[in-house]
Amino acid sequence: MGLAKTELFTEEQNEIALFAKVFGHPARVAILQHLFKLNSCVCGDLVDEIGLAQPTISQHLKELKGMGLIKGNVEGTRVCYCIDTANWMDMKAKMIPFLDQDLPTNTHCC
Amino acid sequence: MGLAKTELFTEEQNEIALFAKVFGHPARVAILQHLFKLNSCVCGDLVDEIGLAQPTISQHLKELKGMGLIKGNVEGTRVCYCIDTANWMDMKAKMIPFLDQDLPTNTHCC
DNA sequence: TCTATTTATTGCAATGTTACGATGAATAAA
DNA sequence: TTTATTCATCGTAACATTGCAATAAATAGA
Repeated sequence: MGLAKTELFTEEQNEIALFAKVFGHPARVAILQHLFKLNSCVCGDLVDEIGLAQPTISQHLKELKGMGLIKGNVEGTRVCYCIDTANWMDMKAKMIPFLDQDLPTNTHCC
Repeated sequence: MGLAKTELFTEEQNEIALFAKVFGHPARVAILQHLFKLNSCVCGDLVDEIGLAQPTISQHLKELKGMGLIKGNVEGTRVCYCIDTANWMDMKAKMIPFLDQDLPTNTHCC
């Protein structure tokens, strides 16, 4: 099949999965970390920074943008990308509670 | 290609991506939430709880187990699964700092 | 206008993922 | 021992993802 049966799950579960999916590739993690580190925008330096071809980076940026985690600003022939802080905070508000649930004190097994 | 060029990225980036990937399907999110809610183990009730076929659930459980997030215990013909609390804490220690980075106050663009 | 630069898009090959039916393996109960 | 129950594995179809070469689109500068 290759595609998830989203209708079986809650809105919350699907949303968590979608965010997690976009973090599920090291290039996208690296892009985000770079954008955080620079504290401001970057452009196609990402292609040099990370060792992937330009179309590949462009595609990863598109997915990050599609989830609203970054935004781009055209500056001449270059495009400047940065973290979308408001959306990042919304994402955190959904992801962190999932990861940070109270751990069960297992009763009988395990 | 279909597979990530992991050699381009840091250990940390690859690890974050691997954890995120396993959270990147709503069925696995649902399984984990269920295991958290019950505060103890579950078995194949997951098949009834979630609407997927038994082999599909079994496969998702295998992936969660492969990342160490859950562990299983055979009890007769049944298998009891639960959160692996120690490994879950290790996962949190890697994922939360990534999600919870200080947000840049964007300077010139965006 | 023409050229160079930068980024996005298209098309495609290789591989991964998801889902399930069929089947196997293991144990419990009759 | 036979049968039923439960879960894992295998095989496979449908689809998604990753990566890049080729190319298009947009703008800046000559």
